[in-house]
Amino acid sequence: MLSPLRQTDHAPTATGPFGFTGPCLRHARDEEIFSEGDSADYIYQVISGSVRTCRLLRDGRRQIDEFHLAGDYFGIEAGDLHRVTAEAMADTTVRMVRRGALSDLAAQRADVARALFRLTAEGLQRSQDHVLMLGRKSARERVVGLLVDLAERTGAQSELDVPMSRQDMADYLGLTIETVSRTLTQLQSDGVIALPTTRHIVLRDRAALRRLGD
Amino acid sequence: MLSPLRQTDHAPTATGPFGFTGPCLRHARDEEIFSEGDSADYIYQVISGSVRTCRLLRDGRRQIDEFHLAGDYFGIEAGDLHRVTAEAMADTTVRMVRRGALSDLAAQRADVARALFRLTAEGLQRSQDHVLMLGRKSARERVVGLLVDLAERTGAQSELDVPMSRQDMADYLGLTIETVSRTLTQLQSDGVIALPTTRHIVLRDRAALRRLGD
DNA sequence: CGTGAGTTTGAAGGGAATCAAGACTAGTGG
DNA sequence: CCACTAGTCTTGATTCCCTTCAAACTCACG
Repeated sequence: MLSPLRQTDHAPTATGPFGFTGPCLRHARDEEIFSEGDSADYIYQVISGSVRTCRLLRDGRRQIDEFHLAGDYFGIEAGDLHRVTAEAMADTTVRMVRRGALSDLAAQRADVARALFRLTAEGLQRSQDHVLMLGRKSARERVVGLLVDLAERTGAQSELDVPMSRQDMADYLGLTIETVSRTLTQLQSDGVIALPTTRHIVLRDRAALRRLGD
Repeated sequence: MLSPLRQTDHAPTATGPFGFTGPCLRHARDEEIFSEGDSADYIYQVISGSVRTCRLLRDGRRQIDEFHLAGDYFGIEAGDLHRVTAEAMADTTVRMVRRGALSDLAAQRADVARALFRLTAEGLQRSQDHVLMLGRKSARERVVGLLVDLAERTGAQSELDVPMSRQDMADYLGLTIETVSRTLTQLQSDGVIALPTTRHIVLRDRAALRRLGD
């Protein structure tokens, strides 16, 4: 499940997948890249590191919309403003592409317009998978789903380095941090994963995991 | 919340908002328009009636992805196959636009490419709102959110005709039919809505509803 | 006026949340 | 290099919101 929002058919090049380069910017861990309500002047590509996009309710409840890994694009909007906040989950480099320039280029080159559509539609697919997960899956299915998704997207075989905290996992999965922790511990005692350190997870039985993720 | 996936700036015309017409097809209540896994050869616009798009897990759990009302587009995909099933919720007329033709037109006309992008990005926005709702909101907040969204999209003042069954509401909201029913009854005894018939809901206090939907 | 699908209501149970410690772990500075 | 410390994570006990199971009700339709 959860196919990645990435341009997998084009390795990031000097000129970038849209045919021109944008400036690259470094962000320290937990630094904000843009905020909900900011003017959406750029779209972004993760060059290295990883990014979370999230939304906050007035009372502090947080929902992480998506984790963006190296290669992924984020910050694409229909309107003029960003509707989510983007923060670096580790020291991260992002390429910034000016939206106006991209829009102009898309107006001239059909392949660019097509790539932009594809990127957006893939984001929609991932969001739909997320909806299914949050609406109809158990805590265990959600946690397993996230692990399998991360493994697929990073190309990990069985050694998985997770870029996010337990709190981030919880806020992505619509659970609490305690439930995420308990579920991981349970998966470990079931023998399908091992947890040598908090940010490193060994997938010991991928077939079983695929079954549990439903 | 939940801005509609519609072309609000173009009233549906004889030629359609993409500048050309497609054939219109009628579907009876509960009839399938396309199914998960079908080849995505068309995109669709609801002319009259309403449509649900949903996904099914192997064990029968169902998640409704979106309700599509008159004017809305649905069936837009990044890949070659439909990833959801679309069914008419009432007797419904849909316009079918051949995907290949649309893709060709988008390659020639930047305004069409732009409209297609916008439609997709708006669908993504709505899906993100849905994620927030399912991940972090209570049953009451979800039900109120749906009612307010439907009222906004249909332009209803206080008299709201809901096109879907309680089961559909439950499967959209990630709840059970019993919880939806109880929540509506509770909202009625709180005086913020009235339920003269099952498919007709009176919004008696929109300010209170906006607060409760949070 | 029966008949049945859809809906509402009730009672009981369960999965995840909440509340509360305790155990790591990763920095920090001596 | 190694305590010290703050933040993160895990574990435990309890609570609660929603689900499940069950039955009654409503209303459209023959």
